[in-house]
Amino acid sequence: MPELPEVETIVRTLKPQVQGKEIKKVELLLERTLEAGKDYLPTLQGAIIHDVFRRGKLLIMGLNQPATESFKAHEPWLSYELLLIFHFKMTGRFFVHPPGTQALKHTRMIFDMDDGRLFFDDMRTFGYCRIMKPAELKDWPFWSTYGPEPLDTPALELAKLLKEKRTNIKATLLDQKVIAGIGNIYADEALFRARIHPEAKAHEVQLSRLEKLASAVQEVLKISIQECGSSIRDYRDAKGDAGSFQNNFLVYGRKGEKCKVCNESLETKKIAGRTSTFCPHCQY
DNA sequence: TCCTCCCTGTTC
DNA sequence: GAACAGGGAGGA
Repeated sequence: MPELPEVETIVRTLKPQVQGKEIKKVELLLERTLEAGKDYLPTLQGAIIHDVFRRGKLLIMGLNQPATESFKAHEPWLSYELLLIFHFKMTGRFFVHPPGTQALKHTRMIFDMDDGRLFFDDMRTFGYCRIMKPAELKDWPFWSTYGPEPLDTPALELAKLLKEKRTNIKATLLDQKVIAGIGNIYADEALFRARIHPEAKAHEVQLSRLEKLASAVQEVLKISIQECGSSIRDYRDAKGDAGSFQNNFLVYGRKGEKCKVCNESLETKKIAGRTSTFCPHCQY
């Protein structure tokens, strides 16, 4: 569930709790949670968590002092000796517990620091951790094909990327290779705000309408970050707090309820393998 | 390019 | 006791 605004919120709430801390010990409670870099596991001991970043839906910890400052602005993670990369998928979360706290039912990894234990919990076990050197990132297909950051890219540029695809617009928004960080919630909310039907073919939609859609994407992401993300069921930040953007939903999870614009009933349909909620009257 | 599967807890 | 939630890999 954590999409871009939720991961951004996790980064912001986790960073003050781990920055500058030394990793004393790592416990891997579920083998498959560590998707890559098992050989590096022993080298984590004694490493310093220097900084925490986000790229798309990924959270990245930069370990040990930067070797050089030259990359800092654009891709700050490139300057660290080693990286801890996490994908939360649906139910991944972080929480720092007091020393001595026992693993919980869904705890998959524990990072012991001097004054606390960082738990990576994940009920549905789709989330993962990778330990990587920056030089290895280019060989990881998911990373090397990741689309641009929607909040760092002009709306017109995003619109042009959407315009290139022949699939329906919902699938295009969910495709991380086109734009990074958008999931089911923000795709539906942005499509409604731009009044575009989720099944419209991306390349058939006028560029001006796609630009409006890109602006709507940026707007919902920005506002959601301000609201600390959306909490539907499982999402919590690294302090255990829920977000509040769910109060701003115009369509997501509102099947059968009335459209706030035209008063017609909202409908759902499975599109691109996801439940899509939309207004059949306002969106075309 | 689209569909199925992975997984577990909650809701119908 | 089935349907549902859903990001992304992999197969049809």
